[in-house]
Amino acid sequence: MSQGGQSQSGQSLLFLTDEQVRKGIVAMFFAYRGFTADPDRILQTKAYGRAHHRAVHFIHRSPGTTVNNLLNILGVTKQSLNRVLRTLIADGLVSSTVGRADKRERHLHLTDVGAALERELSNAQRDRMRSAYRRAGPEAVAGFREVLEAMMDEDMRHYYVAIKDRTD
Amino acid sequence: MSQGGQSQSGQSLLFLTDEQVRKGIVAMFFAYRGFTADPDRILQTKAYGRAHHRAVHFIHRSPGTTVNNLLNILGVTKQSLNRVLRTLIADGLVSSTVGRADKRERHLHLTDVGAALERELSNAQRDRMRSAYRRAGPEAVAGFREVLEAMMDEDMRHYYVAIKDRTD
DNA sequence: CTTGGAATGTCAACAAAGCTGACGTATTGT
DNA sequence: ACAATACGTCAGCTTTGTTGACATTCCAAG
Repeated sequence: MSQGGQSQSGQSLLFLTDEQVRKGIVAMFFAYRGFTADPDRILQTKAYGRAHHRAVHFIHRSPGTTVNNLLNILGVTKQSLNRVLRTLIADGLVSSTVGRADKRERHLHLTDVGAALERELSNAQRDRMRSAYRRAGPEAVAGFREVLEAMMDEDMRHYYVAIKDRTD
Repeated sequence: MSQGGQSQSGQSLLFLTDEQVRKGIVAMFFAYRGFTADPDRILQTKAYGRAHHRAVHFIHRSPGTTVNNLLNILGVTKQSLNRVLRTLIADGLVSSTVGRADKRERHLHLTDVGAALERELSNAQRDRMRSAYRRAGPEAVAGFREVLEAMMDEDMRHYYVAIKDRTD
């Protein structure tokens, strides 16, 4: 919006070629594989899977979140989440405490052990992310985030925009 | 590299905050869900899955490719791919012909029916991609592709860069 | 020319993680 | 009192990944 809107239309026509968009699809596919590769390797050695990683990640991000809350964010059924949560609680990585205000709810927190795993996984994933960011430069990163945000479903975009602007 | 390298270092420190990188991770997770949502919906109505989509996509991209070739691109075991391929061949979406030079190889092509499905899936996925591109603008798209490329594993980056620069 | 190993692809059986459906229990709110 | 909500669980199915065993084909060393 800041620079040269006049050349925009011609450029838009060019850069929206089917083939160009197709290459974006392939890029997305390969990049996502890279994105999950490092945590997957770690998880494999501990009898956990990608589903456990996701749960641990979002419990870390929102300590005290409820099961229902997590369900909406992860976009899976409660049966599927429950299986994962059950093993995490049994193994002492996650604590589930009855809600103070509403006793039907369970509030989820990471234990020290759970936090340690979260850190190990996140470090691996962040390292790759950070090095990709460094390679591409700050401007590319801004564009990267804009396109990703535009690609999300409405609901997830709302959630994402809300966390995005927090400074923590 | 073209503009203002002097503010780069400060900016780099800022934009590489753990929290900033973390938000990129979340963005990647949600965006990939959106990315696959539309084709998944279509596939569900036809008793196919994401794996079929991937196979059909890359056979379309490289007609006559061998099973082994596809294996390396998709990054799965041959047994896993074979199951998908078997149903696609049985349903008449893909043709498998014995190699002329090397009879161990099977060369894969889409039939007309297969090409029709490929188009339907790709159109849905491209529509979302295209609208995300439009929302974000050409510069953002360039950055998007740079970061994705930097995030891939070495091997996939080589393959990607090779197809990326073709004009087709 | 034969023969043994490498490469390619197929079949079988199993595991992870998603899904639906049904049901039980505790708690909340009308 | 009673319907709705939040959570947990059992059973069973699907997709898609895995390993192991095996057949076919090719090639190169003997």
